[in-house]
Amino acid sequence: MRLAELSEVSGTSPASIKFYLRAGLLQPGTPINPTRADYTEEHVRRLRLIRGLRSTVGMGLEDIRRILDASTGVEDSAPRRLALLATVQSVVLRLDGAAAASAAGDALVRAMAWPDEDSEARSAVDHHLAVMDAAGVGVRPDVLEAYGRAADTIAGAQLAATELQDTVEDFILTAAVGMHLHNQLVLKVVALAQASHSIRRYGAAGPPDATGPGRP
Amino acid sequence: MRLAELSEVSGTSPASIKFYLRAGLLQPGTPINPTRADYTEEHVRRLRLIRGLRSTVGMGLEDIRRILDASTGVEDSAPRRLALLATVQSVVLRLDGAAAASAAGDALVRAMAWPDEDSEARSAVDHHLAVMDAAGVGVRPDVLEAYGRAADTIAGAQLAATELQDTVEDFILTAAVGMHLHNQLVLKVVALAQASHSIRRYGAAGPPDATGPGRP
DNA sequence: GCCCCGAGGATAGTTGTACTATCCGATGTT
DNA sequence: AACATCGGATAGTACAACTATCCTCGGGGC
Repeated sequence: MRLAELSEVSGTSPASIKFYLRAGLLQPGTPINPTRADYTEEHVRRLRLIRGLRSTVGMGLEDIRRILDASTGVEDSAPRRLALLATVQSVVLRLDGAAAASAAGDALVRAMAWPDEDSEARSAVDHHLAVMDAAGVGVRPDVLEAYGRAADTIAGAQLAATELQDTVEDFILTAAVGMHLHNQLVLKVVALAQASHSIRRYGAAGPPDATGPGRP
Repeated sequence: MRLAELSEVSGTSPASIKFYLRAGLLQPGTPINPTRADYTEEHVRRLRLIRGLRSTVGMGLEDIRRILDASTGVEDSAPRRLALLATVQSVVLRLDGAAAASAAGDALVRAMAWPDEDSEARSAVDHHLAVMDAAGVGVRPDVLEAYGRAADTIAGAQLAATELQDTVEDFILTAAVGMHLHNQLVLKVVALAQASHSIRRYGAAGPPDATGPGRP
């Protein structure tokens, strides 16, 4: 298919597609002749993934490239997808440094009966708990355990959902969108809890209409 | 104090301070004469709040302005702080539209024995649950309840922590940073749970070293 | 009284990200 | 053969958050 067609089926402007090509997010189509190139279904899936990660998850192009790079040029097997999931996580979480295992993290892993391995995610949790502690935002064990329980269920559901995807692209998108949406959900549930606690303590708070939200 | 002093105590460049002044995030200092202006402790606190929301929470200047606007020119009372908390939430959560109450949200509120009021946070949760459902990311009641339990504890701790703050600026920063850090924590716990589930199903996954993270 | 250094305000420039518009030569179509 | 079109390259735009430069004026040392 030509670039124009690719543009139509994906709802992306030809200019944007060219931009992604220049950025190396999309492989160039196989050139038929100096003025015509052929794009495949793979390009369509790729492009859909890029747009999904951009608009739904709000990911930057550099992050998208890292994920795309990790998913390119390899056969699509179960172990490969696991590695991919780890990459997606490390990009979403901006993992880079490691941290010493913490007692709290240890307690969490034991309480949830998770196989205690030395994953990046594990050290990310440990590191973050240390950061929160340093910021004076303590995390009580029961809170951590509640998160753990929720996360445990989500992880099962997410893995099941991702297993249903038959293309790598859908696999990645499902994983990333799932993480993103759950993240947003927690924010909102916490906000609701705070609002409810506030009411208990002080009675109903008037909406902040004076200078609050609601402007364009 | 002069602008240069304000710059020093806050660790912000004079140019940036001038920029914030132009943007209306900081009130102008009281002009002593056409070439000298006086800044107060209030300016210091404001500036610290701005920098904290920018660097720690990663908030945009427009969002910061909304919060600042809501906290300006009013006496600092308990009910006022509640309204402020609601504003901070609505900015952090990008609340704007409302949604019909959902059965799942109802169940959550009842399970947690939260005073079921018609807050923005409540409709945000309901709306988001609808969005997740539409995206094919179901949220099981037990997951929602686990989030609820964690959120309940956090809300108590956060409210207690914010009550300790004696300036409005610290109040806001504590609230915003708390929400932000908890949000990050959940992401990481979910990632850890996913990693653990993956291991259970497929055995240890090799780290995605091939094209994975670790680059600058 | 005079000079000059620094303060503060205004204006314009920079960086980074994500596109978007224009130009151009080749080429398939009529 | 005329001509619209395709795809690649280059340059421009929009927005955010700063940053650098200029300009003028006033207070303090001499």
